[in-house]
Amino acid sequence: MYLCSVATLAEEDYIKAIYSLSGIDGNPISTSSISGYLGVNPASVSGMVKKLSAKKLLEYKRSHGTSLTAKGKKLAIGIVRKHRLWETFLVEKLGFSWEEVHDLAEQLEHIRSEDLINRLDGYLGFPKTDPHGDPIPDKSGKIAQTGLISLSKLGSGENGVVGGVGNQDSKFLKHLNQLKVGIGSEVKVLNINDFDKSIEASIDGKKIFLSDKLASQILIFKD
Amino acid sequence: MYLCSVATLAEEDYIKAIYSLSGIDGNPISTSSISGYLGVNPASVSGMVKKLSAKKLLEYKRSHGTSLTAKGKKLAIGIVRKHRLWETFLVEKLGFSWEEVHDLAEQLEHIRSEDLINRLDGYLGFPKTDPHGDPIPDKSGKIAQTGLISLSKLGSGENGVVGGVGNQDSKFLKHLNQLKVGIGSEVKVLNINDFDKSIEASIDGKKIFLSDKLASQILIFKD
DNA sequence: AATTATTTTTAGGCAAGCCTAAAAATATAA
DNA sequence: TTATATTTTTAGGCTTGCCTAAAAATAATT
Repeated sequence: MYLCSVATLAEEDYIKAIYSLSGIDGNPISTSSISGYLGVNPASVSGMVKKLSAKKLLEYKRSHGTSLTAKGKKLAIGIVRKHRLWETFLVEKLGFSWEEVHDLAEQLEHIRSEDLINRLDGYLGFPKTDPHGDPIPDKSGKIAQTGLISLSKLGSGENGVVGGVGNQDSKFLKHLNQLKVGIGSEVKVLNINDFDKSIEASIDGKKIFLSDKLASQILIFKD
Repeated sequence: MYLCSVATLAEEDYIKAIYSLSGIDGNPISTSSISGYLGVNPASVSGMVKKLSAKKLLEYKRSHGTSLTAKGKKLAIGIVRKHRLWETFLVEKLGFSWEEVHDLAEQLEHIRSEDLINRLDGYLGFPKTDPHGDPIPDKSGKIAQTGLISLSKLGSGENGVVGGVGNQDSKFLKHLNQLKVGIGSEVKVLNINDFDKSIEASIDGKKIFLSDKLASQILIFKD
């Protein structure tokens, strides 16, 4: 209905899912993993992959998997850009907290207008990262490296500053809020438990315990 | 997928269309007029009306027409509120001009979140009207009267200030831009042509001619 | 009242996206 | 290699929302 419909809503969700699952290097993705990620039936994925393949947004080889074409990747990056800019808007301008914005941005990312998103980018001051520390692709699709590493990669005695999270789950983010861990928090690893890799750390001077699972999703700039 | 889906996108478009066509008093609307307004086949309207009627969003009596229930009207006003707040945002914050925003707002109005729209309202300073001079319903659904009347209702020698437009068509709005007619312009009717009701007027001191059709869509505060 | 015109509904189809169930292909294990 | 398990595809259905064509109802004319 609006402008040229490059891709339907459902198509965009598939493209984004494949992009997320592929990682930076663009590994081929299995039908079942897409199915699991999107919570749809594998049969539905088969059909959609065929359709998107015909549109040249991805390539599919049986028993090898699906990977995005340059065109598909460009579309995916555009969606990620929109998502992260909207998240930034919601937090910076409308005062939402970081655990509230993901689902809203999921809706807003489908708004079709290059012009709108570029203006929003400018309005926000061309931010480099979103509220979760994820990099925001620029207008041309370039993504700056953040230099973030997982807190669980730090050794005992090492320290850094929290710069992002590896997960958008609102339960996880609320938990971080409770622990008073946020972007900018100073972390020092005091001790690593050999048995379960759980970490004893000081966050902004306060001592806390973190499971390995939790620590792995906290991203930091190493000092 | 998100919150309870009170109405689908298509349903919302129907509700909004019926609301627009009904006017303030909520006149019953014929199937064919909805069909014409939305550019869909009358048969499609029949089906949708039946569906919305089952949802208690509207009432339908054959050969009498369709009118919104209180529930339907509330939904419609909510959509109008969202549309006008987004238009205001696009113009005030992102620097769009008034003829560019209608189609974008048509997309944004379907974003589902009460919280978001109330925060946006606050962020914009609880505006009373949108960039076209249309009143923005408040959180509770109340719509302030603007006191605007059509320029074509003015008599010769009378004057006022432009406060809005009765039409969102971008060709119409661009034409007004060319004539340097905008909200706040001071108008004085100099002469009304008896034959075709066209108007000779001065806008901010400059003399221009307006067809009746054009003048009828320019809304003013009468001095 | 009867004819004509208009409006509205019914009937039957189509495309998108999802589903389940069953078949086929591939991978793993014995 | 054969048997078992997993993954993937095909086949057939469902819902939403649109379409066209034809039938039916209502309104307007003569």
